[in-house]
Amino acid sequence: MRNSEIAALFREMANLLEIQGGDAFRIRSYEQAARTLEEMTEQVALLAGEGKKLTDLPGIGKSHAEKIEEILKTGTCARLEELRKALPPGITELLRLKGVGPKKVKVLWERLKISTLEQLKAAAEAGKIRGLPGMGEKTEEHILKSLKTVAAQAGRISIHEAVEIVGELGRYLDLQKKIIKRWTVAGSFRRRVETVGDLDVLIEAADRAAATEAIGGFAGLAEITERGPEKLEAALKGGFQVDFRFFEAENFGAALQYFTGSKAHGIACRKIAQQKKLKLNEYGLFRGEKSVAGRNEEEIYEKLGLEFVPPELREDRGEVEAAAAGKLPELIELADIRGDLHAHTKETDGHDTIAAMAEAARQRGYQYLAITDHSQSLTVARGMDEKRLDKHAEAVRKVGAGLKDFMLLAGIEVDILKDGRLDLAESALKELDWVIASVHSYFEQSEAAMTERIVRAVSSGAVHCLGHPFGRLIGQRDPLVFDVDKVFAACKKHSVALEINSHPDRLDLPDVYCQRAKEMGLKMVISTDAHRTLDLGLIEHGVWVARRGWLSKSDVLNTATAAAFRKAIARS
DNA sequence: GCCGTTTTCGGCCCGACTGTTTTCAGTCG
Repeated sequence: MRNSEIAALFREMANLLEIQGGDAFRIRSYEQAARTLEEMTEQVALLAGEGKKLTDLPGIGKSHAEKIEEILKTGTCARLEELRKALPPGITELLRLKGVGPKKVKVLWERLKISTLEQLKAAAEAGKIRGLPGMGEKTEEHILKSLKTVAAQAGRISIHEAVEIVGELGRYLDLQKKIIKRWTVAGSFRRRVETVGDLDVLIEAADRAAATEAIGGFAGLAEITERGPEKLEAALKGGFQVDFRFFEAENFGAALQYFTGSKAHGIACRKIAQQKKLKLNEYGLFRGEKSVAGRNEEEIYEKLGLEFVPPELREDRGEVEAAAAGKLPELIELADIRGDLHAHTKETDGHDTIAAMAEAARQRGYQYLAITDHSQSLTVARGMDEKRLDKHAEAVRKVGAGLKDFMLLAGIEVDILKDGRLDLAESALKELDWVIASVHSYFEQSEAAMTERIVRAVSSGAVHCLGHPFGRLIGQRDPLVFDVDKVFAACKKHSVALEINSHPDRLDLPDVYCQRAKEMGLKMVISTDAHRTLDLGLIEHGVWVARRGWLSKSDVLNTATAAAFRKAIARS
């Protein structure tokens, strides 16, 4: 059983326990265990199989370790079944509704035997919710409204969509300069998490009433759902939620630190504050009543005895300890990227010509670009056979020869076939400057078969880079299942780099695996998989993933100058 | 239920808003 599946069971236990009114700290321990399972890069089944101590994992003690073992053996555990017996399956669905928490779910179940969203809708429409303890007409209205939002919205949006929303909102807020002195987006958006559930916008304004008015004038806004002197909750057209919070200049840094999160990072920081007899909240860092920091984030971290932690690292994955020891990595930046190593043209499924792609890369200030069209078995993309490849490579070299101070690499994205062979003759591939190997078919193979398949491909001697290693499409297709250690070790042995594919639907390698690969001494490349000139701009998404994965400039091959890069990939 | 440079017991982050109350519980971030 996979970590994510076990984690889901722990979350279910946490939710059921919460509805039953269990101890809050115990509930949190189940959630913490789920989080650990979701974020770890090793499969816990493997660790258990090797007899490793699961209690060494953060948030996993004796009791949770036993539950995990039990789940691995039987698919469930006694505690979960016991909880499920007391409450109907699926009742935790109700917790998805805004304004409906464990206490209300409990009342709904005990009084009206409501356990599904459908039943709740019927009861609310029939006016049966009002009159329940702690609930009135407003609660009923809110439930009906929230049911609509849940139905209409899948929930989280991609960071790419979020960037567009922030752009639009930001242009509007900038026009309100006289009223809104400063605004900035905190939350998961600022941490550049791959998907974003809502936006947290911090506002500095002398006249909050006027600022509220101004925000209400934003054309993209559907309605303001909550308004107080400190905060404003709004829904955009399309249902996406944006929270606005007001702060003064002397608190702004503390607010930014607090609302950037993550929750776990914030808790870790507040614990450190406690140890130093300080109190950290969204208004500042306090000794007793006296504020010792708050105007900017830098001074807060400094007073906590920590290096400044870049937002992308704030996930409580070791960054607080590293910051305390002064050992945070110097993260890669967008400006470090000197070339793109994955681009398609009209020859297969791209939209632009070789020359257009090269020119666009040059315009970005790059020193090089690899043209990497598809191979024959990807028929939907009109993939090339050896003959076409030969001609195409020649065309690429010809365009490249006409470019001054720019290196155009003739490459390919070759399919890794079902059995791990490459889709084109190795002799043909070895003529090329840059070879990416990718899985585009048979995603459902067993772990053993998939591992062997990829290991065989990267061991061929013809491959420079493993393209979008996990093959996932966020929210659409699950990642491939293979033995990460074995595949990474094979890549290391054969000097094959791992691609961080910057496409917002992929973001693959995922951040936690960047960290793992780095620890194993592997090199990464950040590429866009561009299918048109405009796509080259997606590179920033890959850089964000790399930053979230603790990568420095030196971990990423395409930060090298053209000359150094060519040397690095030269075939022996 | 977890965890330990004040601890193997007694802690466990902190504040705002809403609705239903008549002083606060529930929910959220």
